[in-house]
Amino acid sequence: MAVKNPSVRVRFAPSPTGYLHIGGARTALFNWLFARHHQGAFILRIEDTDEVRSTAESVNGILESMRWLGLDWDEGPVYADGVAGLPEQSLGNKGPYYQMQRLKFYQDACSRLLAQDHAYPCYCTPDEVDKMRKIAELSKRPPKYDGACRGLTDDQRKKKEAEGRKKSVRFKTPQEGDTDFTDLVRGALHFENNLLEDFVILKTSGVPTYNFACVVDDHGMDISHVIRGEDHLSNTPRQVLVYRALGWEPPQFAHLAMIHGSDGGRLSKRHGATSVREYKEAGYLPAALLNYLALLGWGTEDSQQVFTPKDMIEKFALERCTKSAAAFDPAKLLWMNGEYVRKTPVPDLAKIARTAFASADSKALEGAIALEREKIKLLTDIPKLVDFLISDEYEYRQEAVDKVLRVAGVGDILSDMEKRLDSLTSFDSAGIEAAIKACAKDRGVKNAAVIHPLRVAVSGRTEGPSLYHMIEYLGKARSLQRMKKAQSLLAAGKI
RNA sequence: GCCCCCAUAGACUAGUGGUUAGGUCACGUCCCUUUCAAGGACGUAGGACGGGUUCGAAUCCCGUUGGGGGCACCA
Repeated sequence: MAVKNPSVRVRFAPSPTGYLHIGGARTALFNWLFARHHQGAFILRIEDTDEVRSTAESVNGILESMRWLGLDWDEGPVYADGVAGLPEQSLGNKGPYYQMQRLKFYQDACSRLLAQDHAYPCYCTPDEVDKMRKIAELSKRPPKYDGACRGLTDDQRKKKEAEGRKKSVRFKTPQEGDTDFTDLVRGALHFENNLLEDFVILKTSGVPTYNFACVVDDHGMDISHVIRGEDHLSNTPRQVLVYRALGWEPPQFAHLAMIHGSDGGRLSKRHGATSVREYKEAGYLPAALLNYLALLGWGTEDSQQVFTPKDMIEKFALERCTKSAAAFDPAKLLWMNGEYVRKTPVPDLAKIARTAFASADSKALEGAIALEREKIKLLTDIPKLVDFLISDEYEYRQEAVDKVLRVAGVGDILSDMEKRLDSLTSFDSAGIEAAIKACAKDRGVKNAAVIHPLRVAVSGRTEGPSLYHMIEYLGKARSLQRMKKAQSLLAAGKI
């Protein structure tokens, strides 16, 4: 999609420490919708600064899910054949788009901060810092780093270094004043600086921490709007402070309400599937998942439920995003998927179901799916829904046989129907319907007395598609064969 | 513990001072119908609580309660 509005640039910045989570997908979607709505750029940045948990497999998995969902990015890693491309092959000219490839930018910004006395080297060990926090907590003060290295003289620093202590860099958080900013979904926000500690911006490894890398990159990539989860709300004042120290204008911020599980807690494994990939495997359509996710934290004035992508892009607005957390409701997602399945052309569904019916004829598969389509909720439902139509080796459900077939007079009715169907010249649903009704009339029974046994004989079950259409689909030969088989199995006591 | 955010039915939401509080999922009844679905109609169910402001409050303000998020050399 062409980027026509260079002043709108948003990004989705996952950390590759696992699969793409439902919450992450929602964040990505809202960023994508915003970018497409304004014809701006949607950028994908990989935040792989967690040196122990980041993996290449996660990058691939996330990109795969993004691709599957149809959330295409204008700038970011290349992804082809299931593998993310090399950093230097990235799309876009503000790269690289992997943070570990951007260390120089962070180090440069850090040097500036150090030179301008907005940051200082810290030689404390993790244990020492832990201790400080505990002491502060015991004296009922906020558990902050106490600034032990804040006022070190050059001599003292040299001494620490001579001791072989490792050096990290901390941001010199102002100890007074407030940090205010406007959030596009929440309005004016206010934080007191003295509650914030001097946080680490560069680890001893030379790798930046999140709050620092994020600022350097959002600025470096000309990000205009930072749209992310509410879990980042309290990180924002820290970041705003860094922007100011560097003399940069912060972007606009929009914090999206969280997605919860049915019990109001954080969405986790015990609520069911949490990764996009699991939904793909469970038989959900990407468009349905996206549509459902869009409804979590955003709504139109008329509470529209189902959107085409174009419609959704047109109507999306940050001002219409909800401030309160939303519970993820699997039942509504399932309904949504059914909506999308019913709108999916039968040949497309047949293509999807192909693998389960490798030997079936395309026409036969499509016909079977057409008969059962409105019952499909998940794509994975298809095999068990159409199997008895494709294969003649279907099961006779005991309950159906006992209740409908093993009834006095049914044998005569079926024999009669065999003759009537056999003699039909135009074997279509209308002709079949007429034959059935004629049979019932001639025998002085209700239509249902013919229909139900016929259905069970021909399908082994009491529920299924319209009988007339089902018999038409099976054709004369197969229908008669099925009727005969049911009768002989019944006579032989095999069912 | 401290800071921040949030609060309409079981769930998602509409509504921004005057509405019979609307829509969707789920649930229930009915209709359609050869069954199961799908579809249609109807229904049960809602502004956490307490104070203000106002002729009038779901809507504005304060407090309480509840829920969530954050307080890392994780992001």
